[in-house]
Amino acid sequence: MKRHILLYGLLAGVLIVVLRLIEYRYLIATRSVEIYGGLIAAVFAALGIWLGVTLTGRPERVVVKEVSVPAASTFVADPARREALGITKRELEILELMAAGMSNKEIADHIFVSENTVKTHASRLFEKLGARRRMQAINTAKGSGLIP
Amino acid sequence: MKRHILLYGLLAGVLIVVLRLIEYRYLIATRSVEIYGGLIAAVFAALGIWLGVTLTGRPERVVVKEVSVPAASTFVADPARREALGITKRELEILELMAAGMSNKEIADHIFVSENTVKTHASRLFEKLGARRRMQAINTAKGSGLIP
DNA sequence: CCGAAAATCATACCAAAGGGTGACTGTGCA
DNA sequence: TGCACAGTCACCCTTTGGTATGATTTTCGG
Repeated sequence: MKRHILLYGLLAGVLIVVLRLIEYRYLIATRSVEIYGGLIAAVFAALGIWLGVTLTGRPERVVVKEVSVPAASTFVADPARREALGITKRELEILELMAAGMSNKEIADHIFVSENTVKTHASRLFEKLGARRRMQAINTAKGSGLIP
Repeated sequence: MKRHILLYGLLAGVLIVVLRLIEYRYLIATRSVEIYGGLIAAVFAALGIWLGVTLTGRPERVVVKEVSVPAASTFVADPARREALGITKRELEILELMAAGMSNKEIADHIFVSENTVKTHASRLFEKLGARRRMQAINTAKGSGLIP
């Protein structure tokens, strides 16, 4: 961007010089040397800049730096994916605890509800995920990016 | 590198012009306009090039391209890790099928053994992995790099 | 404020998982 | 040859998981 600004500025300068040359054409006879010199200076400065920019301008070097980006650490739960499957926040919570290897009873104690409630959530979860077992539910949930 | 060669070449040209100017100093009186013009041209061309090079010369841009290096695809089952835990090949086989979300019955049908056999393997597996449930076994196995 | 969705809980039932024990058969190694 | 070990299988029992149904309360948007 900087380059463009510079070039446009210089073009404007050249234009002004040209305009002044035309406007004060009658001065050529009396002050031809100054005008001639200025014109040459402007033209060659522009030429020099053009040369400097085009001939020495290096192509952008793209250094591909392979960075191992662990998918787990960059994981962010996005509600869109969750709601696309019609899974509620609470159900997702239970899903995560199930994925952590907790039993229904442990989950129940962890979130302060009864085991029956956990079972109900789990059942709905399996239905929505098309799974018939814990493991399948967790696998498909991972495949859908629902959990890390 | 190209830029340096160009600069040196132009400097040499300017030097030649200056030398010629000094050498043929006596011509100033008669051909002052041409010499003056040439000098201005050379100086401003050099100035332009310098401007073009220094002001618009882009620094080398390092583009960090984050390439997701999937650790899962590069996973290779190494027997050392397996034997360190005293887990047999057959047990690992069952572990993998369990991780795929298969039930004991499905695993049994898959490897052509009875469900009881699968249960026995599973029990030994849980004991060796210090797990009390399928999920825990799979989680610890993943943590140990036993399975992807 | 009202109704739908979500969350909660219970009860009953059946399937699956897991623990424990014992037994039989290859395979390989001392 | 005999022993250790992996693999196989069976039986029994308990725990956990999953389904079905019904009900109550909470929450939230129109």
